[in-house]
Amino acid sequence: MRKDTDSERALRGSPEIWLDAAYEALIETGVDSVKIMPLATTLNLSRTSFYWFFKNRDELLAALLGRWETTTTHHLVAATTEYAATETEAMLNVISTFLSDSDFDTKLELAIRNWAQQDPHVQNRLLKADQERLNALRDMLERWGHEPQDADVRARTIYLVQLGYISTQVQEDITDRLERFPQYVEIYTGKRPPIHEMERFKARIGYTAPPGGSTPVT
Amino acid sequence: MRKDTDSERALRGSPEIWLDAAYEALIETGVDSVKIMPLATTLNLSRTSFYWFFKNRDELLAALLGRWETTTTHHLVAATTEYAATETEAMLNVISTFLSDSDFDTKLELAIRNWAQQDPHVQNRLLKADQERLNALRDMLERWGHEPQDADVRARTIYLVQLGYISTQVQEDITDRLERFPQYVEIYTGKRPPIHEMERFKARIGYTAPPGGSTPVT
DNA sequence: CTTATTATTGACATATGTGTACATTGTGAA
DNA sequence: TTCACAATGTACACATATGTCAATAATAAG
Repeated sequence: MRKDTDSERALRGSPEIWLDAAYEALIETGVDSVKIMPLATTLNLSRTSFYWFFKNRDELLAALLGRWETTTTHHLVAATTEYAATETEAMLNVISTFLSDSDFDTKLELAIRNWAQQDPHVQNRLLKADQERLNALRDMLERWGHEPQDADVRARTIYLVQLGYISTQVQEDITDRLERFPQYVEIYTGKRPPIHEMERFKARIGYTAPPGGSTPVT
Repeated sequence: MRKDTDSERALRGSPEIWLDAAYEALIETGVDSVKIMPLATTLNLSRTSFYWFFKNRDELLAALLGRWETTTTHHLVAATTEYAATETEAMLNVISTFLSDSDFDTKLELAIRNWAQQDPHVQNRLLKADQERLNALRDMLERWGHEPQDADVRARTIYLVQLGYISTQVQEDITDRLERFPQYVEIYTGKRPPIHEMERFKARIGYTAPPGGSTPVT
């Protein structure tokens, strides 16, 4: 009964447990609240136990930065090169990435942007991420026939609207947001998505008005 | 010569001097760096001297919040009701407010948004500011003939793009940005601003390509 | 059972922050 | 010059954070 190694274990400490707690603190109240002492309290562990898993606080913060880089930029860039039959569908692919917490962790993104404010090193990595994401969006629009300057401005609009949305932290009802998407797509691309594309989009983001089996947005 | 009571004063400390230092700390590295001890060091004053002007740290933070509210929302709302002959000109009025540091303190805005992240009271006041600004923009667009839902989406686009821009903290060359504005206006309003409106806009934001007398952006 | 490894803990040293009490300095007015 | 008050500074009490070290506990393997 005590044989199964991991599932029942609950051995007290591990790097993951500390990292997860740090992540929670980061997205809730910012870097400055990622402190060993409070984390130890919430984890019900001795503060000094932390130093068995991490060299020091900086190492913990570096791990948080790493987690961010693997959960935002990469997925977005991938979405811009995903298959799409039309430009409006391509745009809906991008939007659904922004909507999916597993593809794009907006809370973490916001916390990192705040953090960058007070740490030049983070600022630097963020700048590179911004450029990479903007380039991916601009390239996509150019592939759909937009002139370079037009593609550039539209890419910025898409990206900055998303950053603005993240920054307001609004928790709108998904139904309300859904109603606005066709218009957003039209503003971004100049074209309105046909109904069947919107239907596919709704299915993808797991939107089910009547009862249905799909998993809701996590 | 020493008679005039206030103007010559300039004794070392004053509420203003502490508030200014706090403001600098806030926009540079966030609320958590607004600490009496470091401020005293940079001001070359004794730490405890602070308590002669302010009851405690909280009172200082409250003063910072006050400064923010008087330097962002009000000017923006005013810009949306400013005189304009055309819709595109009205939009350029709004854009120039966003561009002017004296009308809209973007650094302070960003710092406050960060702060809100870790303080529910600030969060609350920010939420109200967001709504007030969005309403003002939406009303303006409706006055220029946009349907309610269209006006709503366009207002959000304008506002969120600006928040996104603030959040990226890009310091673009003003010339580069200027080239994009007509397209932004077109995306926001559906109409492209005529050349003479752009000229007036350039003059207003103090842009002078060749030598000229206007004051540059502060 | 013994031993090595993995993990936890308390004691200590040190740094930085807040806020209070009280003594001291500088200045204009009586 | 003396007095009152505005402003500053010193000393203290207290709280919270980081990080090191050596003692210990728990677990797995031999």
